[in-house]
Amino acid sequence: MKCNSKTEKQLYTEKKSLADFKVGVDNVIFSVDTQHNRLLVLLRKRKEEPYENSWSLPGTLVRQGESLQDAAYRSLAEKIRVNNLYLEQLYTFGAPGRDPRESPESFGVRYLSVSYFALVRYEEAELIAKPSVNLAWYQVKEVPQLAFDHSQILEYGYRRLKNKLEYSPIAFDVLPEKFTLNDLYQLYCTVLGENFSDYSNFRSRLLKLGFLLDTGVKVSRGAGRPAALYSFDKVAFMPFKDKPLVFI
Amino acid sequence: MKCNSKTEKQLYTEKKSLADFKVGVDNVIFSVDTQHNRLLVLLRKRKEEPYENSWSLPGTLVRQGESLQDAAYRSLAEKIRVNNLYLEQLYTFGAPGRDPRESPESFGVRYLSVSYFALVRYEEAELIAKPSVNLAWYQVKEVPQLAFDHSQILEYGYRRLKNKLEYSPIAFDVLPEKFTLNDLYQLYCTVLGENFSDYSNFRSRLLKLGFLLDTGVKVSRGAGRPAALYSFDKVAFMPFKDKPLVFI
DNA sequence: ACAAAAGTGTTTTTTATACACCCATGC
DNA sequence: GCATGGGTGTATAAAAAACACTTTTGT
Repeated sequence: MKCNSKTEKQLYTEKKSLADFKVGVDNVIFSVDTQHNRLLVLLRKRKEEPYENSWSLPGTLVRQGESLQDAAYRSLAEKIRVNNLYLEQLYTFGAPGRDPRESPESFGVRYLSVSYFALVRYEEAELIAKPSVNLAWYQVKEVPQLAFDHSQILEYGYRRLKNKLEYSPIAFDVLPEKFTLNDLYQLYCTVLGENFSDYSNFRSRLLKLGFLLDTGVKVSRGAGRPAALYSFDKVAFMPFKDKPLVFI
Repeated sequence: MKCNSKTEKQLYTEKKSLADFKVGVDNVIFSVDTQHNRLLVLLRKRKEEPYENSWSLPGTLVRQGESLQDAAYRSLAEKIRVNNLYLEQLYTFGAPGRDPRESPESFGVRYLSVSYFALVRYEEAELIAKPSVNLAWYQVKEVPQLAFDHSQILEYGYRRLKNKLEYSPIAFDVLPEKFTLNDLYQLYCTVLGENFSDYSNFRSRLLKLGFLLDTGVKVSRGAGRPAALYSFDKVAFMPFKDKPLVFI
């Protein structure tokens, strides 16, 4: 009895001042244009208030019955057609006032952003053209000031990308089924910068790990000796899962 | 004109099915009882539905005008008095149906949990006794099945704790101002397990890094040679910030 | 033949790991 | 003096980094 009444009173006191949230997901979608050695991020020009005409991360609000990851995936799929990608949750930004729509008159409705980080294959990523949405790949180094706190989110995502690349096999989610060791190296170079490792050391380290299969097929790209095509062996990689593994 | 009407229509379509969220924070609060070599996590026994009488992670719902981190901190401060702690965001769990209060009749109100991970100093952490809340330190190895998806959150937090300890100086947030190298070693042992590193190697590796200051003071604990007290030099640590640093 | 790209090997340096041993104190 | 915990050093193995060299192709 006593306990029950206390709980209800407590509930009442708390509920009085609870915030109501709209939850959005914002995607930091990276891709690597290995042809031109460019690390790209997908941006969308806002056509509505707030921050009209500012560039922003593509995102969406979460719908009824939809999981956060589903919302992130839907938002991505609405903007680009892509088969190969890596997607993971990044961070949740929810400081009061991060969205100007949180007006004082709106009785405490808050806008919370669960950000997701994605890496997609550039060569196959096809932007879905719509007159209403203005999408563009931006070089990460050349991104302008973004709407909301999206600059901060992007920076956070960029750090995560570099870490992920060093410690997990996300590169293989975005490379073709068969790739040359140079393809792989170029990807690492573009994301991590030129001087992360010597090619020959990179090469021998990866081959020694034993989860890259030589397919026997060779491919010639212009002048020079033809390169061997490798494939990523998921089974051989299993023992490395959850272990601190360094790719660089 | 055309563009405006399209935007409004779009907004309408979206809004129809948007989810409304209550946002909670759940804290995975760890502490290390070095006396008994135990890694502990703070749990709360639920006195209300749902999951009445189950153990759960302590948490709270986010209030108006309150940031996520503030809510996490408030929830922690309501349960334990502590001066030294490390606190960071862990992950956001928001799958539909994760909270039984999301009844079909509630018109899509969702319960989202932003989890936080904390490490506090066990020796000074004083549980705030209240008849209405049942708090206890549990050994991580002996935690029972928890309410909601809290077992999953705990597991996630435990992984993060181990990683953080290996790569960042969070141990010094929770050790006393002056500590012996053995205090530090015991902390690492308790969290990471006995066989993570030889004491003498641990010792020389850390001292070589140069951010541990010998205070000159010695302390004797029972038998054996007195140990030197060290302090963590934040300034000397600066160059290592943001660099991949291995403590183990 | 020679430039260009792929691939191999070797040397040096640094870091990790495993121990053996010395030092200072309480009892 | 000897058990106990604190602290130092050394020998070996493994990994990282630097770089020289060979191999195979297109032109």
